[in-house]
Amino acid sequence: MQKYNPQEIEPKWQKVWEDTGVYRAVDGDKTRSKYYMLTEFPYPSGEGLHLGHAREYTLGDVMARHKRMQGYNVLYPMGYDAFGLPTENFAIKHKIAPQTATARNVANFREQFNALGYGIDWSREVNTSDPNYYKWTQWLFLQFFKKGLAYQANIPINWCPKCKTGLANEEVVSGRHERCGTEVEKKLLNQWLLKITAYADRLIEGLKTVDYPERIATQQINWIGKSEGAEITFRIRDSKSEIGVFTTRPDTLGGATFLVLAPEHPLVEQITTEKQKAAVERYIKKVQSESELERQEEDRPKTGVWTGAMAVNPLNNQEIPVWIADYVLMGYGTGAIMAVPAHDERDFEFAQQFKLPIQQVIMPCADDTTNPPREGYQEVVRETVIVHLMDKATGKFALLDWHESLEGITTAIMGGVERGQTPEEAALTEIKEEAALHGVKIRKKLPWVTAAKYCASHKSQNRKAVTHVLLAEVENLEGQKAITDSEQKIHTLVWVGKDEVLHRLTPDHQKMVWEQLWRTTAITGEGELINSGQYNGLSGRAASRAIVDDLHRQGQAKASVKYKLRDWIFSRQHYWGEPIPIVHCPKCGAVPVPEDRLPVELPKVEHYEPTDTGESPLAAIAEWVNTECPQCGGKAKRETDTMPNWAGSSWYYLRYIDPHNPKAFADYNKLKYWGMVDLYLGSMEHTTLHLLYSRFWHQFLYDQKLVPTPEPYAARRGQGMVLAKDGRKMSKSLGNVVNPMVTIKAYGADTLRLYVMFMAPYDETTSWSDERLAGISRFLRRVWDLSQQLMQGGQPAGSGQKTGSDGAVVASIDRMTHQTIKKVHEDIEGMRFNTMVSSLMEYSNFLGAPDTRKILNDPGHRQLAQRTLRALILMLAPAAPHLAEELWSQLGETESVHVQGWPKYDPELIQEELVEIVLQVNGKLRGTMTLPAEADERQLEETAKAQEAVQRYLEGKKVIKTIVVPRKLVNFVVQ
RNA sequence: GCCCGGGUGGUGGAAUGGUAUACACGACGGACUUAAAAUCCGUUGCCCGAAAGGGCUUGUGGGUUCGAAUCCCACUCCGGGCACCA
Repeated sequence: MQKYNPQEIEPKWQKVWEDTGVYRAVDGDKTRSKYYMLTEFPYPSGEGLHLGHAREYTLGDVMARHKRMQGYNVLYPMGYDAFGLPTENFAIKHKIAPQTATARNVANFREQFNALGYGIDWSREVNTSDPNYYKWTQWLFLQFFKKGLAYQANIPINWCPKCKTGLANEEVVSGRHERCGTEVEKKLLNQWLLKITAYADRLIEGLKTVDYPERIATQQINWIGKSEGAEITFRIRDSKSEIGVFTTRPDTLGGATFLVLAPEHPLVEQITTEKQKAAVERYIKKVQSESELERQEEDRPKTGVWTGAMAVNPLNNQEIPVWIADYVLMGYGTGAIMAVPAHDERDFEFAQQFKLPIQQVIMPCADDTTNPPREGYQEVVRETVIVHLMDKATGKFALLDWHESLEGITTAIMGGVERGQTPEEAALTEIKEEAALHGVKIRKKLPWVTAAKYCASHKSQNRKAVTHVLLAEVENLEGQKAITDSEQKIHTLVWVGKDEVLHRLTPDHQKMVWEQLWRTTAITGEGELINSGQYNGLSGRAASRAIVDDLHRQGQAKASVKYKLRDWIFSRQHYWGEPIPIVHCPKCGAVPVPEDRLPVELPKVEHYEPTDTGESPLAAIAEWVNTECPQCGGKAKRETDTMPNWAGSSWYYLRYIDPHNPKAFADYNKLKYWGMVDLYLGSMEHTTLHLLYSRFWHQFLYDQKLVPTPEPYAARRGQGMVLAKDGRKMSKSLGNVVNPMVTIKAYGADTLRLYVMFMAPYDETTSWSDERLAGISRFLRRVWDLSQQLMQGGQPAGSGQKTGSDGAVVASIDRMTHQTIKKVHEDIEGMRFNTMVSSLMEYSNFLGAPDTRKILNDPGHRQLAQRTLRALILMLAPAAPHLAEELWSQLGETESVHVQGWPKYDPELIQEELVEIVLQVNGKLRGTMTLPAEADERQLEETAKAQEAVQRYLEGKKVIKTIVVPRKLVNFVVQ
């Protein structure tokens, strides 16, 4: 018997597959449905493939192979995202041209891809650094340019001082460059930008039409950060200046007690008064000296300075001061805000810091849940107080337990404010009446009022109690008179500890009030407008709409939508990227390089070092830079910045469809045939980078009628990370890196493939384990040995005599085969690769068990052995392609197993004849019984009742209910 | 602080309203061997018990249900994303 030797069979079949081209996708094949399986192409680093790659591409490969066996015309391509900094740094360090280094790395990757046995259509390989590829990246850039979506601006950008390059917003993670971790600086540079903001809404809307995991979709939505609101214009007193602010809460306008501008706001200089000038300049200088990181620190105390200017609140014409502070960001909205300290936590903090007025304009309003308002009753407004009274000696609080009509309700001391009374006076009155206490002092009155709506049924009216909240203190309870008898009847006074108060209070409004009494932040929720003149009584959206509409008529407001998303900074000051195909002419300005002169190829240079000046090293190559203007023919200079590495990857999935087309980036008819990527598997880290960028490019191309679908990817999934066995990230410095090639040498690619499928659900992060890997290797060896035995078939394992029980065993083997086919198929479809491998293990354990093996080895069951073995091999093919191919050929087949049809299961064969029924008494498991699957409810119940295991628990008890679930269980409920 | 995901044996994990712990790893015992490795067979959630058997168990507390890892409410811990975005 031959032994399983992956080191021998794997390279053998890899070569056959390459020579015969079994994995070729066929353009325009109408006889089959198409399936486009895409995995993110790798950056061809000098390190070669890592385990993360192996996981991603294996999962993609299994999906592709399964679809292929189901008869789909499958496109599973691969390429290289070859431009970028690591190769450039390598080139600088080792004095090797990046072109040469890339070619070497690509060859290495290609070899490793093959070693893993991937069914890739290599005729479609792309490389973003190939001039035949980046010609079209440049061409696509020019389409953006022509539509005004690629533009230049002199703006402060994120600059990485280590990599000496500008960065897009998406590449900065908490103030640091996501690749190298260096703190980014702001640098003023003339930059190319792509107007991704023009697609902000479409990028949100499009998510509704595709199948992305929720966390990926919400991460993109949060990143785009859409807020709807209004821009409101404030006039400056004694000045012609006006300041526009953006707010999402126009309803709080009446509470705007000051304005705040970002220190960089262009109007600051204009409005600052002589007197404040020195202070303002000092503050701006201080802010400028701070790094981005410092400005983003948590729990920073608020700082700021008054400009001396006063603005006019358009809602109430009150004069309010204009401040500058660094908590307002120039980059968002208009760079200026109206500060509403009563209803915004940051403004609240600022107002407290600088003793600025706080004006409540939103009154939180709650229905009293114990006594809610009724339909149709008239509403009457009453002013009330709720007062929490503390005994200074014990720290306990007074509560009232109500009797009679309010039975079961507990509240604080409360009552109405009579005409001519202040809330304080009313509070003292109520304390006297309800608690009969003297020597009480008011300690605090909340600056806010709240409201509770309840039904006063005896008066047939709904009441809205506008409530003042007070905290009072009683000096000494000793020697105080008792509550009068008449009050005793109505309620009992109880004293409880501070921790208990919240639990004792019954109405929601009372609870809310108690919490507010101790809270020191703004009221940020919605409510009813107060202190807002004509708008009083309106709430939420209605109030916002009314205020914006009215101000709009005076030209002082307009509805507005803002995004956190910024335009994509598209310039990089480096050599190893696509040259931006623009020529700068002193007469004609920025002129696109004519399409027939693309690509603008990277010139060969001596030095690749980036410069500190913010100029690309290309700027030093005079003979390349100096050119003539394509428009007027005069002397002109080439753009020397290159594109970010995200450029080539924004459209590579389109080039796979038509990789060698010299006339277009891809033929429209071919694009139409292949349509959307059916499944795109990639890294979670790319959610707000590559994934967002490529959706933006695709949506733009759709608008230009260059691609046939509005979205590029029908479904997206993100695979989890593979950590080292110590649970930490794999890294060279920790010395815990597992190299897939080493693993393949020891165990073979099929073992590694099954292992990455089996280790955890595909989207979960998990750690590597050498022991579990060895377990997979043992499994494949057992499968091999089993197959060898079945193939020899007829080697008698026992007597070889057929017995009467054979029929049942044969049926059980076929049943198990068909059940496994179903399970494996459904698990692959649902990407449950770990349980798919489990099922194959269970199947092989079953086939190897003594009873089954005896039958399978019996010469009289040759056919059974054959069909069982064929099913096993076919099911293994997507996951372990080499092993399956070898065994398939040993069966005498000449065609590849990978172009065979996926085995079909017979739904009737799957049905079990006997089923195990669970027996429960009061929901507790008391035993099981085996019955024919078709047994009806009555049969089940009666058989169950007769079981000894059940009898024990029914004795002397009365069965009050019986639950029978056919094929599953019988449950007796007894008393 | 806000948004998302998660908590199940010694470990990775299975089970999405019906036998919790499939499958695998590890551990323990046995067979084979001069011996070891490899391989094969068996045991393996926890507690009580000599055994038969019984009790408990899916982060914590409560609820719905004949029945809850699974559904609902509150809390807690871990991981990820965003974060002075007006």
